Amino acid sequence: MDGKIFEKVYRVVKSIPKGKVLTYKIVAQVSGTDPRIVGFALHANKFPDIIPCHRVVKNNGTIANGYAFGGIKKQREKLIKEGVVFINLKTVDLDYSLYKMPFWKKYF
DNA sequence: CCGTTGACCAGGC
DNA sequence: GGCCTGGCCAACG
Repeated sequence: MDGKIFEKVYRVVKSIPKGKVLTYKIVAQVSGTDPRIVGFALHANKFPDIIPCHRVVKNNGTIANGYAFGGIKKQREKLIKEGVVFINLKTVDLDYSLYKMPFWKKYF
């Protein structure tokens, strides 16, 4: 059931529903690696269409600074359009918009 | 087999 | 709030 850790990361990120976000830390925990590796994986991601990397934010809810597909502004626009709630310009309201993973731990 | 490099995090100042 | 530090671990040369 898998070769690379990147694959796992991508699978987790793909499972984030529209209007919700996950943090690098949580993605890391679920896919069994370190937050740093998640950043690595998403950086290497050349397929923003199939992997919604804009739905991954930092642990405190702020937008990561290296979003390469249109910049932070674009990323925020996308999230807002999807229904994600912000408490200020660059911080997502995690109490409201964090994806609470239900039972998928058994899948990864 | 090293050393370096990160879209990170937590803690300290 | 900002800046620095050490820790983390996979990929790459």
